[in-house]
Amino acid sequence: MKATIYDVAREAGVSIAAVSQVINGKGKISEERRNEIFSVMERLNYRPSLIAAALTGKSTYTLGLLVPDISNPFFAEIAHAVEDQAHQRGYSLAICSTHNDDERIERYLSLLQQKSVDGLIIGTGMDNVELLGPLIEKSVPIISIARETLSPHVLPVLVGDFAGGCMAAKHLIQLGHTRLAVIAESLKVSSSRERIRGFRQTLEAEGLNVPDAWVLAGGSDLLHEGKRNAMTLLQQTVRPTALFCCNDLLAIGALQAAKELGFRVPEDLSIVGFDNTILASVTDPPMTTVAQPIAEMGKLAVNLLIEELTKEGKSTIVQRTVIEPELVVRKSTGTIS
Amino acid sequence: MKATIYDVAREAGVSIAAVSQVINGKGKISEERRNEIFSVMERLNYRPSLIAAALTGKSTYTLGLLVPDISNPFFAEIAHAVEDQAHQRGYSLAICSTHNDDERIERYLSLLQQKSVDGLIIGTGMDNVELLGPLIEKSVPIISIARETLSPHVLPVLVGDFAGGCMAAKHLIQLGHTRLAVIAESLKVSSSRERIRGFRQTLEAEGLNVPDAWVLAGGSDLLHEGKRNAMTLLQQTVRPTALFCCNDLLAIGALQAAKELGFRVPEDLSIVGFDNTILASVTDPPMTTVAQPIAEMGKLAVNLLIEELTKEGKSTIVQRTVIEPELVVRKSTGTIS
DNA sequence: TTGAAAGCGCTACCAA
DNA sequence: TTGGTAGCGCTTTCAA
Repeated sequence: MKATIYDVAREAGVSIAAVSQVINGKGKISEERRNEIFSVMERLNYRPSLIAAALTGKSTYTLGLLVPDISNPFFAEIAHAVEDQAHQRGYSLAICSTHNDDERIERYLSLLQQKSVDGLIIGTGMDNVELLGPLIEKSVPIISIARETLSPHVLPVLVGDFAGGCMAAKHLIQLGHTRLAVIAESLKVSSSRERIRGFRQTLEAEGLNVPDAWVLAGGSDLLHEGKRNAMTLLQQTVRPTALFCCNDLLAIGALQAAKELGFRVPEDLSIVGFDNTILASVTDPPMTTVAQPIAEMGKLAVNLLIEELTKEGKSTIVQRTVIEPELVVRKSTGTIS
Repeated sequence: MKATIYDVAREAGVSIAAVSQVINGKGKISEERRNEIFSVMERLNYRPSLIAAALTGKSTYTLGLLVPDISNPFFAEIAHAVEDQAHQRGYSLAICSTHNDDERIERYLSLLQQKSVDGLIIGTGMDNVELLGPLIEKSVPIISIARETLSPHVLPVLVGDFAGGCMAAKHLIQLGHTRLAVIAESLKVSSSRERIRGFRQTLEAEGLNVPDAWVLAGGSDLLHEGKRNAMTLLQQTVRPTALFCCNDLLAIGALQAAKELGFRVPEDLSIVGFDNTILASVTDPPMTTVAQPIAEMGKLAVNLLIEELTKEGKSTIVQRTVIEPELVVRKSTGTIS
């Protein structure tokens, strides 16, 4: 059977309180006793139960992470970054794929609540912000990552979506493109909207513009959707010479469409993605894309969260953290030929 | 503050025992009381604490999943499959990226133990099987996924690696290749060895063989390593016309090398990968690869695990579960020109 | 410096 | 059917 604090105390001939103090490095225990107790713990292979500790009010050292789909490379990389930093700080992670399904979100939220996670990082869209209510009431700190904040109680850690859109536009303008189109995931996603806004605004400053008919969005199977939308765009008699896709998966779909229709990339068509996941480096040609600093974002989100949950009651100033993206130029963009 | 079972009992004018029974659907409670209690729980927004429940000996409904690196698409897909099924069955998942680092593995194992996870799924390599000792002693059921079993107490759920190697070989033979080479991750990984064994054995049955010098392995940055090793192979005066790579990442690296050296794929060189992650469908040309049935494996692993942990003491017959892989032929393989 | 004891929220057994 | 109550393993005063 699993050894308990009682076993250790008995073996060492002390009270459980003494053992507890030793475990937590608190109180005053003589060097002698302390070593004695340590060696008994060792001998019994004793591991304090975090469950029992949590019950007495201590934290659970567990963080929850909600993402739409962990098998999507972007979120896998987010999860990786978050887990890394959490581990670093002594926390472990419960990862939940929501499939963007409100029911599932609700179940997970309830579950995480029942497990008394210390904090929550949300990287999934949520149509129904109300779902966070119970958590917020219990003052579980929440951070949203790569998403606009969901409620005033949720601090966001974001990439500069607007700036990213600008970068993409600037790059394409420099290459001489004048007929540009946009493929987005869903206009319900704030980050998509911001990217597009940045893109368009930069173009307009140069006297260019993207006709509304050339902003295509929607779909859930991103790869497929990107391909389909690119097909539509490229089969028009007057077609764009450059595509700005709001994420890598869409960009890859567009790339496939271009090839299928016989367009060369980048000679006939330039494509810019967003995210800079591993996928972007693997396509042919490798994809020019706006890089999200995923590792930093994950790290920051965790640090902010832990800071929040360790500070005593003092409500923090709500602050937005925005990290600037970076354009990674590879081979999917070029001058018009 | 969070409502407890006491609050509910008080509000409803019953004992906590009654409430507990209602929560767990046990005992005999009159329809009337039951509804009364339910409505109070609703009103108070009461969520039973899983922590307290776990402390009294019930299970935690948490499973641990150990993988080398969640940002690797293969493991991300495994995690996704496992999580999906776990969620289905009412369990949640603590995901741990081990980086194949024994120290980290040990920390995680100890942590999961302290959190009293109900079961463990291991998808990471472990040099030091001893680390599992404490878990096994506490009879925490363990399943290894996509890995050879680590100990007699660990049931494996595997893909038919040997068969997968055979398939790759057969396919390449049919295309007329006679000079074949292999790029592997690490020969320490049993699945790599099996894949190679299947590959070689099938070739030998046809009177062909792979010289030892053409079996290259090692490295941790898989993409880079695949490229490097392919470079070596392709720059020899007598070079292979076909490459069998033990996973998709390596295959992609090889593909990049081929292109860099000016070889056309598949006209000058055929490449077969393994895993069939999303990466394989995104390269150009799309990669022919041996598909691991990741979704099934994940599902099976979870089901087996839950079966194991819900059965009362009766030790199960140790069994190996092997799921057959499938060759997905895309465009990276062709007849020699 | 040490130990006794009161919980933490819930389950389960035993009486009523 | 119901309720009283003894733990589960640990933390944390409060006395000694």
